[in-house]
Amino acid sequence: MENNAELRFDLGDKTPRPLKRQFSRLMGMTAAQVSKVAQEALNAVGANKFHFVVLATLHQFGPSSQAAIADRTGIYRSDLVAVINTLEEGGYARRGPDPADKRRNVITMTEAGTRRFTELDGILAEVHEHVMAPLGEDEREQLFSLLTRVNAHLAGD
Amino acid sequence: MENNAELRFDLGDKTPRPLKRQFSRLMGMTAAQVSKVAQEALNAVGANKFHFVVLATLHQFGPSSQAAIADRTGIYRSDLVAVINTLEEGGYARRGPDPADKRRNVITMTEAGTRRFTELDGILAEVHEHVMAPLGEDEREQLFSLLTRVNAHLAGD
DNA sequence: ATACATCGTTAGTGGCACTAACGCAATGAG
DNA sequence: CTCATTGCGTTAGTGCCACTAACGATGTAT
Repeated sequence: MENNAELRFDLGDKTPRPLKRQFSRLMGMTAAQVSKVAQEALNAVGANKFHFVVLATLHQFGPSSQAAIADRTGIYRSDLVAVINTLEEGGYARRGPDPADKRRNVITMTEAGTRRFTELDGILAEVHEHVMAPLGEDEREQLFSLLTRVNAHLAGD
Repeated sequence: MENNAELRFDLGDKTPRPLKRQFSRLMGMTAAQVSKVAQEALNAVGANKFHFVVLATLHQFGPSSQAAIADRTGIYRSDLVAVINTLEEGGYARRGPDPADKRRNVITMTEAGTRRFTELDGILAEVHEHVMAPLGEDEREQLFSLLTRVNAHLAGD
């Protein structure tokens, strides 16, 4: 995995002090690092995060409409078209009409898709290990919990 | 400040469980929320984060070349041109030649720039208060510290 | 029959991270 | 003194991604 040195938040004396206390800057830079690590790992096997997200949704909810997948994942319906196209081309999902409602497609995960999901899940577990390596188990849970509360708050709780 | 509900990480039963344990997804969504809150607050006074970053650099280091500012802030030299253009147009900075080296410009903060920096710093302090509202003081320090350690690790420490 | 909403798709827009290349200038080696 | 290399700032892009608008087909309610 490549080095994310250019996204280092604190460059010692080189970084102006007002920037060092900017949580938004810290969040932005660290999220960009984490995103790059995950993206590179997934790209290495010809996947991206949207593939994982859609496969995870099908894995849990079974065959679903595109609108339902978009609703559960936050992926825009317009963007989801291409994601499903590439999953279909890879043999991981099938797109078919919904007999009950001609407006809808039903997206079904294939067995290859199930295996792909497991593969990507494993890759992301490794990414997680790498990203979280400097933290102990309690600290990992703490970080996750604190971020989750901030997220919920900003979402309007 | 607008509601960031569409970036809610955990939608209860609606969110597939594998996504709920993805730290990279949590980081990405929360960073996007925080970024939007900060951006909207800054945009409301005709600024953006790059203005703040450059003014913070000039505030601490005094008159500097564009290359030095780029080096200290991580802003690409090609992108810095427009940031300095708008600071100059706003009367917050002055761009002039360096007598010692004609290759270089020297960017100098004006008094209006100093006031602007103080204004933006105050706005970002309010943003910080809003973002961190659900956490106690210890938790805020903890979150900051944990993220800083992850960032340093991914930067190659 | 009609108005409205849903679904999926296409066709964009704008911002941003990022790179390449250019002209001018400075520096160091030979 | 000449020349190659590097530095500086700018222009001109590229590609990705978050996001929106609009369309045609379809379903529903009145």
